[in-house]
Amino acid sequence: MKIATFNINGVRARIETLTGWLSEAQPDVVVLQEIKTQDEGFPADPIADLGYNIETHGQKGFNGVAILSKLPIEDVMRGLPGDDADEQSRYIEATVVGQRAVRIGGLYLPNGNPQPGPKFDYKLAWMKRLRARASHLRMQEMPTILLGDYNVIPEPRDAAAPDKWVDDALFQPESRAALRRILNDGWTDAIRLRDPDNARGPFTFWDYQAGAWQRDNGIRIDHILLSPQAVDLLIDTGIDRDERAKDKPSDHVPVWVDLDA
DNA sequence: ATGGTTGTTGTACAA
Repeated sequence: MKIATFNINGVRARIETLTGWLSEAQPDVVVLQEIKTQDEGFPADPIADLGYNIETHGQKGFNGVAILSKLPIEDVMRGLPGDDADEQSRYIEATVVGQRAVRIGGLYLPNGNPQPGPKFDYKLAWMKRLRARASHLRMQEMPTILLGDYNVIPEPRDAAAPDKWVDDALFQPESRAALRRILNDGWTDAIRLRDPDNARGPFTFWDYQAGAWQRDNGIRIDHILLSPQAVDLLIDTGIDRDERAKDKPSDHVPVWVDLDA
């Protein structure tokens, strides 16, 4: 079961970017972030034509997440538990049934800039809620993966120029510690597992500005966290870096795992 | 060097 995350940066503006990648990469399951549309505006037809079931959790103008799956989708949950007043569409969770059932949480973690300030406070509060949800899921002892745009640079080597990020919410000690707490609870960073000793990179995001892609001035903020039961099923991981060089790219590229499930 | 780009919405904002 090939499961991917892709921050598409506007699914209506980039529907051909998305369908082109889906046709080429043939993922079984995809979680999307920043669809930037309400559910009724989601361009479902060209995606359904490629064989995908679709569940969306949209929002007007900003944010918005979705799950696409060639396999049946069950028990969909929209929104991250823990704050009934939170109206931002940043989390969708569902079970996908292949040879075995896998629980999948797709997330778009708050950016948090500028920091300090209310947006950074919201980011840290959201990460506390995510940790609680992750612990609940882990205790179910089912193969589970939590993947998406985490908006956290875990370590200096996850940025081409870490000194440029020291004042940014993505690289604050509090943001990094909150992610590390979740990992220390028993989750595995699937991409880092592949090359644990890499001195620099790999990256998943390159800004549109200042020739960041051409200079390979990237960061790694799109992550795939595996529960212990999912780690046992891991076959392969990848970053579809070439997507960033194509026409009308997102500023993020797809990141994926292949599970024996 | 406080630059540079993109999508959505509305002529600003979030990223």
